[in-house]
Amino acid sequence: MAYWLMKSEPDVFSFDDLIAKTKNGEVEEWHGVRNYAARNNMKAMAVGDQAFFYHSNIGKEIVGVMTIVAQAHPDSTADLNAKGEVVWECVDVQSVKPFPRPVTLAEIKATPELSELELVKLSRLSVSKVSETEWKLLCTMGGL
DNA sequence: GCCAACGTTGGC
DNA sequence: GCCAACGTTGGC
Repeated sequence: MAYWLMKSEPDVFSFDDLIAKTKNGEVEEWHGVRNYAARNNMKAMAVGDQAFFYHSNIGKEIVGVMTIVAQAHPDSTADLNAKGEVVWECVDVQSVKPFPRPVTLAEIKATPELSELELVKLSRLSVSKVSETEWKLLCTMGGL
């Protein structure tokens, strides 16, 4: 199993929105990614992988955990390229549980063990990898 | 294939 | 609102 971190602006789509949408078994398409590195990360995801939900711009904190429930598939909100090929893909996710205590970017930056976290090093990447060590530490910091 | 110009993201 | 970092585009 692999671990990931996915960003969303909470005024567009928040973790609470995800909980409301998926609590009854519905899935949420993580559509809208238009960056090759982020897309490649999604294509590398497997069903059962876990991902943090990070609120960018507003809050700037990890607010909860979600799970990948469908492998990458064509993004229905994206146009095809000039050759009619699918370029942009997305995975489907469901919420798992919120952090009892959100972990802020400031806290992450103040933690030496998290200095290599892709969220910090590649700040513009909207879908990034998290190592198992980083995952466990962040869950502890979040009160899980 | 290089690189300058421009656009976008996201933290501050 | 500003700006750094980075991606994309287009001229050569």
